[in-house]
This record gives sequence, C-alpha cells and structure tokens, in this order.
Amino acid sequence: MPELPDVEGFRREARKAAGRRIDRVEAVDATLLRGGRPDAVEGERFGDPLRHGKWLIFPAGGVEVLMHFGMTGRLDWAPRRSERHRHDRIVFVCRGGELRYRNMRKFGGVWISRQNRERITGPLGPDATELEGERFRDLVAGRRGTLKLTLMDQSLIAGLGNLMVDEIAWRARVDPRRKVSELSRRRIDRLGEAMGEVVRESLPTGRVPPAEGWLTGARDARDAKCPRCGTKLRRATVAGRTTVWCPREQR
DNA sequence: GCTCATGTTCCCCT
DNA sequence: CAGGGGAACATGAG
Repeated sequence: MPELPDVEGFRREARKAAGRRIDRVEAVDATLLRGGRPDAVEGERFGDPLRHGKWLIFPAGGVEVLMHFGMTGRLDWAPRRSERHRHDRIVFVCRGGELRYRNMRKFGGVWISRQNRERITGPLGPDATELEGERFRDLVAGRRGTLKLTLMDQSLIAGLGNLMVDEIAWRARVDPRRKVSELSRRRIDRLGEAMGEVVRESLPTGRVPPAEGWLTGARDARDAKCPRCGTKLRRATVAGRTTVWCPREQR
C-alpha cells in the first residue's frame, strides 16, 4: 500500500502521539527493529512527525524514529487496552495510547537513530509535493532510462510508487516504456503537471484513490478498460514492476 | 497447488 | 560505466 499519500496518512496518525511520553517500546517482532535500541527513546516524548518520500521521521528526545513501510506496512494509534493486530510488529506504548507499526510482509522496518538519517534512508530527491514545473523538468530531462524507471527513482524524486507512476503516465498520456530522453519538453511539462495533480488529489485520501476516473480505480478489474476511452488496458512488467497503461492514448 | 502483490537491494549480463 | 532483467526478502490473498 504505502506510497507518498499513504505515508502522509500515517503521519497524520502519528501526530496523535506527538507530545506524548513513550513509556516503553515493545519489539513484538524484533527483526523489524532494524537499528538502534528502545532505551534510546523510552521516557522521552515524541515531537512532530515529518515525512520525506515514503519515509516517516518521528523525533523523540535527541533521536529520530525512522519508519519505512515496504509494501504492506501501516501505522495506527490505538487505546492501550484494545486488541492488537497479529502483524503489529513494533509498538510504542505511550501515555494515553500506543502507536502500532504493522507490517505483514516485513519489508521495511523501524530504525531508532541519531543524526545519520541519510545513511539509513539512502539518498532521497526532493519530495514529490515540493516539485513545481521547472524543477521537475530540470530533474527529469536528460535522464537515460524509461519513464517508469525515472519516476520510480527515489533519489531523483521521493515518494512516487508503482501506482502513482502509472497514474501520472496515464494522465499525461505517455507510454511508461518510453525513454525520457526522447520526450519533448512539452510532454515532460505535462508529466510534471500530472504529477502535481495526482499528488494533490491523493493526499487528503491517504492513498491513490481507487476511484472512478482514475487508472487505479480500473487497473485491477478482470477485463480492465481505460476510464477515458474504454480501450482494453495493457498490462506488462516494466522496470521490474507490474505496469498498466492505455495502448491507444499513451504513446 | 499456483500466481500475484502499492518496495528496495543486490547480482549478473549486455 | 549505464541500463535492463531477474532474484531475493517474507507472508499472505485470491
């Protein structure tokens, strides 16, 4: 699930823990605590959570709790007494509730670290919410790979995932297999605008909306059709990921 | 039993 | 060196 809008939703959930004292950290599945030790945050208070791309950054005392959600992670604030989910792997038990990091497939994890954020996250480009037309063009133009690979590259633009990239390419009517270097400046600008729209419209929902008028709302149907023109959508692996596009409109 | 999965990393090949 | 393909990670869901 987790791409930029999903993680933004988790950040809103995390805000419910902001300012609260962390009584203890329960590493229900210790393998998901990828770095650092619980005692570095126990007794401290959570600050205000931030997000960069698909990373959630939660300051606490003098350290940061970094979370990545892989493909099946999520974050919930819940009453301490309420029943936990079987895939809640790391739980921050606070005054007045607990923050539960859930992750079924165990990709991603939780790090408790000092100042070496980038060593853990790897290089991240500007967040996709902070990228306007000209900067987008400058970043993307001159890249050698396909559109799909380029937009998925977190070190170039942080936050876009498989669903969002397909959605953006569909809105801009560009074949995701095209090499970026072959795209006109005009088409790159169109992609930048599509990215802004997809990001803005996804944020309030906390996910890429699987709604009418969205590729994401159509792509999983048995005989998936383009929401604009009704053509049967094409599905293939591009840059290692399942990719869906309209063969008629996207060139 | 089989296929596929919204992410990332690593290895191998051209 | 750049870029692509495939596998691996772990655990289901359909």
